[in-house]
Amino acid sequence: MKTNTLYKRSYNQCLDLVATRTLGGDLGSENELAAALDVSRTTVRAVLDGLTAAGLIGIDKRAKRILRHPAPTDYYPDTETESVATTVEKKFMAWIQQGDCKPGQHISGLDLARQFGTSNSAIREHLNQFSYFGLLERRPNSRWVFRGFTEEFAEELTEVREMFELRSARRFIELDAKSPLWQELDRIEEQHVALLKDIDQRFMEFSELDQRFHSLINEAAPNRFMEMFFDVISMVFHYHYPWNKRDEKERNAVAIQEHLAYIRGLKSRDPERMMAACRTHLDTARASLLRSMEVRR
Amino acid sequence: MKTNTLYKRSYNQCLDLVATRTLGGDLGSENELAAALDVSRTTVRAVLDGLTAAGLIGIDKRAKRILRHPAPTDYYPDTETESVATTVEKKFMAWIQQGDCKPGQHISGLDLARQFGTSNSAIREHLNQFSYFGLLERRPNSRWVFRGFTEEFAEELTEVREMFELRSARRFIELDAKSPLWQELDRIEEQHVALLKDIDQRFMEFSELDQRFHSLINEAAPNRFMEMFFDVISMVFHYHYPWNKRDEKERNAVAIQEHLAYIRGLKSRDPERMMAACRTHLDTARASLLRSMEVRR
DNA sequence: TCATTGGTTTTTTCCCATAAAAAACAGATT
DNA sequence: AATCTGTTTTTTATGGGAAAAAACCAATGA
Repeated sequence: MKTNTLYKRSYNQCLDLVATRTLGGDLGSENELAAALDVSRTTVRAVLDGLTAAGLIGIDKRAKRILRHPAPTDYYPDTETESVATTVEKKFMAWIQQGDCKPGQHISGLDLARQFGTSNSAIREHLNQFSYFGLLERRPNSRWVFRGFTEEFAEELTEVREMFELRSARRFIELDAKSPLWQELDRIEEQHVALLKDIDQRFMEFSELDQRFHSLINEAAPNRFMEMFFDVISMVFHYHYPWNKRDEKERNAVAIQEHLAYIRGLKSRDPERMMAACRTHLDTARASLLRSMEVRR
Repeated sequence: MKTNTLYKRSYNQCLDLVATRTLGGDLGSENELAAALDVSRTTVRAVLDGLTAAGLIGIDKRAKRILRHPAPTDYYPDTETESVATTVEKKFMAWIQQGDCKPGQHISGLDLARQFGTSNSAIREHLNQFSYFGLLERRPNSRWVFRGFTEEFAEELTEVREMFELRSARRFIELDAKSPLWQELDRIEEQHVALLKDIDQRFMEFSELDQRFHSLINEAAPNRFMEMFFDVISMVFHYHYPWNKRDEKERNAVAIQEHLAYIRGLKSRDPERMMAACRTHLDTARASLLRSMEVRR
């Protein structure tokens, strides 16, 4: 049966909201809350019932008066606020990381279901989705085959990645000078500079900045297929992030420098210069990915 | 519950096999049959039981003697030999083609399940897969949204398609002269010539030849992501094939000519010449796709 | 000795049931 | 009139189970 994790998540969010308001104040209409929490009114009403039952609010005609502020014990634990699909995704990633998943290895959905404590339907759905990352193969009536996080995979991935990146960058410099993306680029440049200054402490923050930067480039000329492919890249980075800690600080520092050169190339609007900087960065990224693959073996 | 369509399909295939053998002859071992039908021995055994029960074969120790040849009534009807997944796929395609699926329209999985006479799980699985074609969007806990077979879609599709095709073609001419792909190219060239000669009668056969040709180009340097993308293209062609009948013969004739020029370009191994021919073909394809989109509106 | 066959155990495919959540509808309130 | 709330209808998410198919293992016979 469907879990009520959304309810619990919304309930927790609502508690946060209550905490910001003064006692005796009104919480607003159901519609307003639904918009604020980004859920349906049905869920809001369930939450309101819950809040009332917990004595946090009192409903008086149409007013929802705040009776007391929430205590930490009022919150649902985080473990209960994530959907089965999300749980499966996380567990599967963790499983793949530590489990010795060799190329060609079979994966039993049933077995995973047992290990993860979920139904095979949930696993099946996830494996189906995951197969679009090119790491998993499914043949009808047969078992799942893990194709492996191999050099071949990395080569194929980077090849497409480079094509897409170069194309988007080329489109970016053709952008109108008034485009808001230029300002966004300025902001991201500043963040790069700031991060570089403090690289010793904050080098782990690069990963997120990296994604934001590349997805900004893609926005120059949106293409759903490239966006979908970008998800694959994000997954890979998430995936091999943990066993790629060696020299992480140094690698990230280099990457930031390269990004900055790349950004300057974009801002110069000089194709030659931009392409050169972009290529340099892509080459480093490819080499770094391939090297991490060797480590793995 | 799981359907036994594979069994029935295999049974029919086995009947074909029986028909080619002489009465009293042996059908071979279970393993041989399994390999021939590309199914597991379990299924083969079920089929053999079926054949025995129908009096087609008699099992005598290890020999499976053919007692009589199959009659048309021995076969299972075609409708019973396709898996639920395949049925759903076909019905969904048909539904999308004639149903007025406008961009932004919501799709109810439950409703489709009722219409198609299948379970909602089967529909759900298919919609999930279909969403990777970029025509369908899904947000958690929310409805499916048909993004629409719009010009935007066509633009984004062709952009990627052209990048991939040009890249593969460039790799193709770098292929070693001894590569078997060159012979394959020769064969496909001949088939183009043959088809062109008989274009009046056989113009519908072009679609399949087209796919074979482009997938051969891709084989020069296999890339799983490009292959996956190729599936999207195939789907689109299948999808808009029926309402694209206008001038089909003429369009196909032109396409064959362009293919031939493209093939000559490849064989010349002259990048300039090949790229020019390839671009010409891609431009025509893009224009033709966009035009069919206008018709639709 | 080794391919072949007979049982047994997993695994996948598929439908059904049901709680949760969204959406639609309708009446009430400001 | 427009917003808000109460109620009903749809739709999605997820577990569970049964049959089919595959995989595995043991026994048999040529």
